[in-house]
Amino acid sequence: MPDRPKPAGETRAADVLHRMRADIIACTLKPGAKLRFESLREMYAVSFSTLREALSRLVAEGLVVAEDQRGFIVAPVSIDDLNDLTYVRVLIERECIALAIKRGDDAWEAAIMGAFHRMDRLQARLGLKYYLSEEWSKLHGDFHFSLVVACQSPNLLEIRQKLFERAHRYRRMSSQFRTKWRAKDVEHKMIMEAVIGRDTAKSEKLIERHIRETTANVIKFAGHLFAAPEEERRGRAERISA
Amino acid sequence: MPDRPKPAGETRAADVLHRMRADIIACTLKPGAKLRFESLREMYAVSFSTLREALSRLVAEGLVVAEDQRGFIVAPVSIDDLNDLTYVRVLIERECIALAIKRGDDAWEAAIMGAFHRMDRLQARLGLKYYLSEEWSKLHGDFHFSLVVACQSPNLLEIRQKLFERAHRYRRMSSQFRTKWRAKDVEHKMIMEAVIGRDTAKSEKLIERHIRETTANVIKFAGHLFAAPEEERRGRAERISA
DNA sequence: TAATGAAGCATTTTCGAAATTAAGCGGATA
DNA sequence: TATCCGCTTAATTTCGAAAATGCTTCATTA
Repeated sequence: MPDRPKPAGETRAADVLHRMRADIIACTLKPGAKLRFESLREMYAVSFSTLREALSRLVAEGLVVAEDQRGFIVAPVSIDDLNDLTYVRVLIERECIALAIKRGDDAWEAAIMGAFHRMDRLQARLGLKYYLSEEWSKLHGDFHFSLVVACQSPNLLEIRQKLFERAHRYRRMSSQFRTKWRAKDVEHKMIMEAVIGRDTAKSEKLIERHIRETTANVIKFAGHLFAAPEEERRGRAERISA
Repeated sequence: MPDRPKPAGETRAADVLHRMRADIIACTLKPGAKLRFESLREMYAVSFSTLREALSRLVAEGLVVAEDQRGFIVAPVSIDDLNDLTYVRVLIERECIALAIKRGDDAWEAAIMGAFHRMDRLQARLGLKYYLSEEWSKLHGDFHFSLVVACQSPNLLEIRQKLFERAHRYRRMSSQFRTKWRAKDVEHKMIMEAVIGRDTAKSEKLIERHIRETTANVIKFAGHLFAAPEEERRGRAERISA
């Protein structure tokens, strides 16, 4: 079963991996941008090999795209990609939830409530702009993970996790341009109650709506960022800033 | 959309990747075996960095497992893993087929028939032991890919491809111990006809049965190879032979 | 003028040695 | 005798230079 939090003893490549992932999600490294080794080497203060290692893993996560013998670029964003991502996420997430409800025990329910509480309290403390907080994002991820962890399918969980992180980048992009904040706490609470109440059909429906509405909001608030066609995207691939 | 055949201009790491993948699938590199850099370096005649690159990618494919700062091992096999793999494959493959039927055009149908014909002809030429042929495996993969390619979901196709390759290792393991050969050609033909006939329900049912029966056969013929518990597996992790 | 090709430059890819870390071993102590 | 600590050995991880590759520019030719 894949652990969500990374083990303590971090290798240097793993550290760079985490920082780069954060930078890609935060759009410090812009979608479509060419990743030149020389620039990255200064940015993260590591060697070529270490960078290559980190980049390889990011390719696996779908956050970086490798073109053989032509280097790496930050995975582009597009409405097509977002829609496809959403489609697959709905499929996977529904299956995870249904299975988790079937297999979860009392400890699982307790963990969900704990995760929700942690997220909810921080949200209350942060006020309106909770959405921008890195820490809240983490707890939000933990909450969603807690819902599905009891499905006990390593493969399903791994696939789900990758998709979730790719989607996270889109969420983050839209959150910066947002003026009104959706009442996510209510949605989350409803999902939690449906899941703990073992109402499979309702849980699936709610999680699907949750995902789709998030996507709709991303397109609404950040759609202008990635509506660009192929040639424009290349133009935007300016050198990254250190 | 992810291309199935690799591009021509191969980097050396990509070449090693392919050879290692083939060796893992063929069990030249045994499940659970520790992958020592020194041995691999001789085996594939490349340097540390190049190996690391290839290994990283294999980790992404789930054929190799990395333990931070403790090196790499060939992904172990087990009945639990096979069952989970089967479960997820059924989910994904059904969705792919259903979607492909909805979106596929005439050219897609033609491509399926072509792929089937190529596979079928080679099978006839090879006779009873077609199952052991590397070339037939390739065409078999192409056929199954042709069925789903029209779903037009890059994410779904990528996930499917990874799972298919992991399953391929199990199929290959069982084929070496098999005495009787399933009449796969009939099954494949039925699937093809259902798909081209745009019968979604039937196609899903057939592909599910195809996958499940293959799994059942793997357990029947090769189950003894990986029923071993944790400590035994470690014992089997002998040094790879050059 | 447009097309072709060769040379130079920028960038990636590969290499093997050096540094770092984990594992195995033996001796000392409770 | 069992346990713990430090040493030795073996393996991985990191490094930056060297080789290989792709891209661009500029001269040459039809």
